[in-house]
Amino acid sequence: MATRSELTSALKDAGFRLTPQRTAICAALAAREDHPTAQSIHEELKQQYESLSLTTVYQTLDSLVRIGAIRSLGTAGDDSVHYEPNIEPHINLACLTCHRIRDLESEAVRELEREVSEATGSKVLSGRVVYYSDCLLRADPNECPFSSKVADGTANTFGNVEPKR
Amino acid sequence: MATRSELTSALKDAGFRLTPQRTAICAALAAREDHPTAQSIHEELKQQYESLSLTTVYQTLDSLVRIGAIRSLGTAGDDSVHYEPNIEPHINLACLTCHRIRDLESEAVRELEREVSEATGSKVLSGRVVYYSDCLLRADPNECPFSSKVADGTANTFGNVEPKR
DNA sequence: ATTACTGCAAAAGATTTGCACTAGG
DNA sequence: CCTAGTGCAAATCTTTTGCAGTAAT
Repeated sequence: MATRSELTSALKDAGFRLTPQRTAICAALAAREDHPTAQSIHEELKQQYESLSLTTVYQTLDSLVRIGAIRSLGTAGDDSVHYEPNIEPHINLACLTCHRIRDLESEAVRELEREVSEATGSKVLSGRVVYYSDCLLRADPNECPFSSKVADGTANTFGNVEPKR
Repeated sequence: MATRSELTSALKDAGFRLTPQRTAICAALAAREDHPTAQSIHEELKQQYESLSLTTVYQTLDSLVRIGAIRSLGTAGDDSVHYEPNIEPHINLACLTCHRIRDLESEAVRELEREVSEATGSKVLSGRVVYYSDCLLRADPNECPFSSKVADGTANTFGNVEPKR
């Protein structure tokens, strides 16, 4: 998991200026355990930095993705892009109902990145490995897809959460 | 690669009605070698089926994704979702400049899907394995990222294409 | 006959852009 | 200083929705 200073250093090393806004965004990314969207980072930070604009959040996230410091996972059934502060190779499992993403450790992903490096002739900078569920086909849209697969009483993979939409 | 009838059968089996529009969309998906967006399918088909609406294309693609007949890869640096008619496990390499996606064979991806099945307790229905390039950092936005990595005269991975944006 | 499907127009939302102001190096 | 960065408002664009007409089974 990236630390706040790893993220800010990455920006600085890439030639970006270090502003309080960027530092705050990096700190928020490093602190969060989930896979935030631009909106959710903005909502979280504007409590302390009420002048922080959504535009700046978008720009900073984009810069971080472009330098390979974080990854863009695409949407999780909602319409917003989720970002991944954890650039250690792993699998993401997305629930199309509750729009949350869970990390899954995987040795095979490391092998994948080796294959990509070899095929492209350069180090892997960024990518997304996301598997998503078929919950949209289920009768009850409020039902979490991963929990619904567990016929017996086994715990829900994600816990109980409300779908956003 | 899915055939037209595999796609239409999948829809029928899932309880969807077979309409000329859906059949056409399935045919277009099966025929294409690239990773189309809803817009590009619509543009292609409206030449023959001028009444075909973009709404129907979106709906049909969504249905196909939900039944696991095709996959949604997310964006490739543009803002539209690309779809994947080829559900054989493989890696996708996306160029953030020209917005095209290339397939890369990989045995490791099969292993990935086994891991996901095991972790979720069910068969993998859909997912995206996409690596994208760092072309956005390059000086010339018209330069294709994959070609730019080839210092000698080796052929461009994608051929020469214009960025969309 | 039923009920899902289609297409249109409008809406919804996320992300981007233009621009004047501000501040990092 | 000088140029990059910020924030606001407006614009853009993709995707979704409401609804009345149409067609699949």
